[in-house]
Amino acid sequence: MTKYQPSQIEPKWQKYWQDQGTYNFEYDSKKPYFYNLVELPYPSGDLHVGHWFAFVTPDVIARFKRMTGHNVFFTNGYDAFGLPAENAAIKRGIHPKDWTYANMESMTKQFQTLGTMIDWRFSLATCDPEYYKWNQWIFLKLMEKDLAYLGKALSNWCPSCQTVLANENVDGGKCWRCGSEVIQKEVSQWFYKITDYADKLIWPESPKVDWPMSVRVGQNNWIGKSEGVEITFPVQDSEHKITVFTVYPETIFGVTYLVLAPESPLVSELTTPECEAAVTKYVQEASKKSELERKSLEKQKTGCFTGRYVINPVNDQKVPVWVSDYVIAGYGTGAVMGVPGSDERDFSFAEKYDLPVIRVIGKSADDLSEVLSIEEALEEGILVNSSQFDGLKSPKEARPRIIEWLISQGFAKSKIQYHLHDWSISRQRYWGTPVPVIHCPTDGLVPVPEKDLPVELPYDVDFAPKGKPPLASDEKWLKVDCPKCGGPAERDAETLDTFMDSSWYYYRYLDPHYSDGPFNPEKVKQLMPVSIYFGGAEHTLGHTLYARFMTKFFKDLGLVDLDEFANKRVQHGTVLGPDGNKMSKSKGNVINPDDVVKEYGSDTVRLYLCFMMPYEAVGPWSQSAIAGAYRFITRIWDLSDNLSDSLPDKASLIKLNQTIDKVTGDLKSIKTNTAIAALMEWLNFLAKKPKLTKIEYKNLLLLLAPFAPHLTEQLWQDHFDKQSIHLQAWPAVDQAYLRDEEVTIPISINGKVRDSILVSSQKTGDQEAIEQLALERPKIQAYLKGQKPLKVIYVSGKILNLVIN
RNA sequence: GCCGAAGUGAUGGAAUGGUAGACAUGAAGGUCUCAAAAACCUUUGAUCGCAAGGUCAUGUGGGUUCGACUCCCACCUUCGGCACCA
Repeated sequence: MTKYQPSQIEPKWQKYWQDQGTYNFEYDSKKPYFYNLVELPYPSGDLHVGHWFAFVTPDVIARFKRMTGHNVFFTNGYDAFGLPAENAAIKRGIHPKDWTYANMESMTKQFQTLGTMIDWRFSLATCDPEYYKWNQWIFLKLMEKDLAYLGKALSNWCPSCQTVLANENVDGGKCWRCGSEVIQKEVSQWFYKITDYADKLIWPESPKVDWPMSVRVGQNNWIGKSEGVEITFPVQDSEHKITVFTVYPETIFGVTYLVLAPESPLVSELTTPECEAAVTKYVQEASKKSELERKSLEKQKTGCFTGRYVINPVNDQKVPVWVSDYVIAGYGTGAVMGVPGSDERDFSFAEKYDLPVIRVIGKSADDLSEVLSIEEALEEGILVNSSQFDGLKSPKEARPRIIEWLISQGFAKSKIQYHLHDWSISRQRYWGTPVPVIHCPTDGLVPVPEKDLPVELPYDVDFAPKGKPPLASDEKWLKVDCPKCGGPAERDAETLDTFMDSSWYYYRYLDPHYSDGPFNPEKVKQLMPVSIYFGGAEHTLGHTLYARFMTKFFKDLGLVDLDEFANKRVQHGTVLGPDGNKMSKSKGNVINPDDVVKEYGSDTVRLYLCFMMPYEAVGPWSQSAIAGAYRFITRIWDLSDNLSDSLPDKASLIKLNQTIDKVTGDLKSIKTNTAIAALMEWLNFLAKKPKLTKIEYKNLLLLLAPFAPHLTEQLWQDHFDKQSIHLQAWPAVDQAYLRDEEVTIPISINGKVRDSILVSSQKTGDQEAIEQLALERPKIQAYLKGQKPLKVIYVSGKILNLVIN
């Protein structure tokens, strides 16, 4: 008997598959296509078992699909632009490009030791000019359709470094490099008008594609369509007006104050001289808080009176105007009406600043004085204190009536508001796709002509921020002739968000060197949509929404004929360190796959990763549990010494077919952990027998092949066939051998199991006979004490329940 | 705060209305060995009992049902996301 030594067989088969082209994908429509896609990883350089966890299950599914007769397309690339490369450059003086390419090379090598069927011939890196040329092309198309524009938005700004900071580089409100206090500053940047697609991006109740409910609900909430009205309040002693958005216009008579966002331009215009000092101070303080902080500090709302009043148009009441950071400038009009009688947040604000509270929704028509609690008020009630609208049911009757009236009086107009805002697409960074726009003093914004694409990223630039984007430091690159007038002009020095890169790469995969467009439409017709898109739950709101947007835009351009890019979305969890914490270098709990592979071989690592928990779960790596996976594999290996040519007996055939059935079903629903448990159970059954038949062993290897490709290839070619096991067909279930010959039927009394009987599986449908058998049992008789059961419930083949008093 | 997901033995987990704890890890005992490791065998939710057997048990509290980890209501805790990390 030879000993199982993965280090000897694994590299050998990896080379064999490579040489034979075992996993080479060919466009050939004889079999149905299956496009297996995993989110392309960022080449951070520290590939850890988490990456493997994300990729192993998709690889198992890809192999399973292949064996069940599909032509599977499975490749992988790199999301290679981004901040970490630039951080490394700033911290350690390595050029982002060199750092990124070195990481991609080492990660690809590590990936290959995993033994996946990824066809690397279709790989791509988003930092390759051949790729980002088409990023720029898409940008120009969006610009052409008025869907890309230069606007303004608040960003983290370090006053000392004179640069915009990513959220990640803001550490407790301080700049990660110099420690200065970070403020919110309005900077100009490019946007995509994703809001034009808001309605198209809303998921219908029952979509045609299979995406998790959590994603659909999450995205719909994120898009946050709400229908309401904009109400205009004239400012007292001023020409100004303040417009607020509300979905609860029926509470208009309960307005006791108005709030402006600190960033609203109206703040400085309206604040009276006596309040100016306090308001200015307040606005400054607010600029130090992030949006999330502002939304979080629910209990400690702060604000400042501007000294100004508006007139509530419905009743001519004087209403004070406040500034508070719980109002966000970017949402709605940047101003809200305060209705403390019907909104908890407004109520706590009013309480704190001693503002009046008017209840406008009461409990019943008989007693208009009795008001509802705030939570109940917006659900259902009767309008009170609302002039001619008193007594109307709220919101059903009151809302439409009040809206109609407000509009007819010219106080308001109806408005659909989205929570989603336009996609900020440009970054003041170096390592990204240059924005293909030229700023000309005479012609303004001039798109770079298509023939001049790509606008290549220059290599030698100064990354140290000094008030302008790094690219602006390369004068030679920056200065160009305007394509329109030929006069002196400058390139846009910003780069595109990396979410742009990752929003359409799966089209490019299909023919990554295609040169007549961003992707090859013929191949897209054949392979798209993606069959399963595997990826992280953290992309629910960002990446997958952007990718859907891109597909809808391509459809409008006539480039594709798809509504959604992926038929199915599966989200994976995370592998934590052995200590239960997130793996991180600083905690020293990172498991490097190279080390585990050296000790156990990659088949064991693959098997363990598939077995440890469901794909969607989050859980710790266990150094001892992986030994169990290794034990399982060596037991399979050792069994090969004891094979017989005889035929399996009936009980063995039943177990064999039940296992095929279970593993097949589990793989169809992507439950690798229970599929492996079924294989282990079968192995425990087989190990008890003196001899193992070849038929059983053959099927065992086939079922195990997706999980442990190297081991099964070795054993297959040693014992059965010189053609690769990965080119074999998946075992079929023989329905004749699925049911056990005898089944145990539990007997319960009042729902508690007290006994059980063994029945031939033919007879499970015969309730009378089973009931008879059950009543004959002495244990059951003891419970019945001679009485007849009040009621008998029999679930065929499952349980017999007797109800007694 | 808002949105989403999850809470089951010592541990990872299984069971989506029908015998809770499959499978694995760990632990305890045993076989083999001069010894150890490996391997193999047995036991392993708690509790009462000599045993037969009983009682309790799936985050907490209620409810629906002949029967609830599973469905409904309320609450608690943990995790993920919240727009410049990818």
